[in-house]
Amino acid sequence: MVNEIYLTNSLSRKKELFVPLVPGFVGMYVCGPTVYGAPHLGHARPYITFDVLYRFLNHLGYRVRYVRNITDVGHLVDDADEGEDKIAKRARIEKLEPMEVVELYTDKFHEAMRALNNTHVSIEPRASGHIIEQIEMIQRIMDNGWAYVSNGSVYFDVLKYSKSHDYGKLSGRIIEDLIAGAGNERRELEGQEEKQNPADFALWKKAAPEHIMHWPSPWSEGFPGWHIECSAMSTKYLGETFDIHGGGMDLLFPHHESEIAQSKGACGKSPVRYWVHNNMITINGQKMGKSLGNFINLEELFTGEHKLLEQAYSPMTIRFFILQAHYRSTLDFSNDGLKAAEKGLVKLMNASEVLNKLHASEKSTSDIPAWRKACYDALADDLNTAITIAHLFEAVRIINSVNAGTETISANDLDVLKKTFNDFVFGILGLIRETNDSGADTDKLMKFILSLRNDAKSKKDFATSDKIRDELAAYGFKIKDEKDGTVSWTKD
RNA sequence: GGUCCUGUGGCCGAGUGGUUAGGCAGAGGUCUGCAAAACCUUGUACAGCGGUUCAAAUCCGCUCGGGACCUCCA
Repeated sequence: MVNEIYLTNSLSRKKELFVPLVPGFVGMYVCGPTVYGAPHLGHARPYITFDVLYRFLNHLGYRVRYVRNITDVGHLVDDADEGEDKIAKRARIEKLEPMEVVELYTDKFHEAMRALNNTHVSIEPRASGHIIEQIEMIQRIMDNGWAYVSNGSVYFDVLKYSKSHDYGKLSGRIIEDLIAGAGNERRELEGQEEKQNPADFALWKKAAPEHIMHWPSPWSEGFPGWHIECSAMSTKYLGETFDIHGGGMDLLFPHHESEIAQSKGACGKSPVRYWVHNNMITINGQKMGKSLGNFINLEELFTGEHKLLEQAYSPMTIRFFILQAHYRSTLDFSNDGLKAAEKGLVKLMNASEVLNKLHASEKSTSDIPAWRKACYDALADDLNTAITIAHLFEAVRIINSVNAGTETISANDLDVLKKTFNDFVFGILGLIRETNDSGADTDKLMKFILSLRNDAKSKKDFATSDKIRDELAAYGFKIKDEKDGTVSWTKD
């Protein structure tokens, strides 16, 4: 059992040995989706990445509390609708209640997560269900003198805070630049005139009259600022300091930087020990973005209905595709890449079936214990799923070779191989066999048809046997003559 | 404009001072009635230029290309 995991900590930008705050327990918070739109390809990456981290930590014996929020309040929409709540905007377009929209897309998000086999979350708190906690945290920040009220809104005083704290450390930002409003490109944001300083950020926003989602607070009828929900909910469920906070790299600034400031402002201590960030998925080299309009929904990916898609890709193909790259690298979407992943996954799954019928010999021709260690080492080294998968394909080669009789494996090694291979493929990487669930009737029919084909073959009537095989292939049933004389089949 | 990341063979994608990444595709072979699958062999790589070093794809500098953040975003 490997106990030493290294993770790249965005705070230090280095790989660090992971040591949990409390031995044996891990608290992990991952920024969840804003549920005002359909889940897309970009959502797949962080939740698959941190699902694998969660599974691996669990596998190593840690008890992990994994918190992933649902953002269903606040947040500004694009510049055409400055100051308007995103959810409110969608609600008006679709003539739905805001919380109806939230329910709809929360369900869609859950469906997508299930399809991708991101199944385990300990707590999934909603921002709208934690308004009180957020107000309390804002009050603590104010009591400590790090925030001020302006026209019913509350802002975090970044300038004052930065004089005694390292604001900008996580994201590599320099406070002077932020204050100077560096970048002539900076867009005029709504509410800027209420701030004492352009670098300040909102903790509470007073709602405009047309704003649909709002709550009472000591300062105004309004809604929480853009970052406070994560601070309030992570503190509530994981404590003032916890082990791992994950999310996409695009959240580094200002979201996570602000979270740190808020938590320190409220509790006086750093909230997170290991900040872990996954890189973006790009399409034709460019980041997918809601405002860029180039994003692909997961549903579209699964059905193939999108102009960029040449075919449908199954959820496991997406998962495998994402895991073939390291989480800290950008991953460029392409049909060729997805198709290659699809075939590789089939090869891996086929081998897992062959593995179950392997026979042991006196001794092994491959070093199985060394292979096992390599698998653990790869994942423990900053969750390098790409290398882990490369090792799994080495196992595929061994499995197929033993099956073909060109290699042998001892009974003991076979046990280790089975256990480790299954642990990694299914348990840790979280892949599942996507069966086509043909049903018992199909099984019977196939058995009958294949017996006819066998009769034809034994009479050397290859015209008939080939016709059967070709016809079945046209329906998506692939026939395979095994070495031992049996015939197996798969459905596309 | 500021900060940071990145450029690997036909495609995707690891590695980061000396040792095979891996997958997909291509070529040849074994097996097969023919296939499929599997196995074996196999080619074109580290953007360009310069520097450090016994040794660089890997470190440093410059040039060129791509991208991210600075605004909601996974």
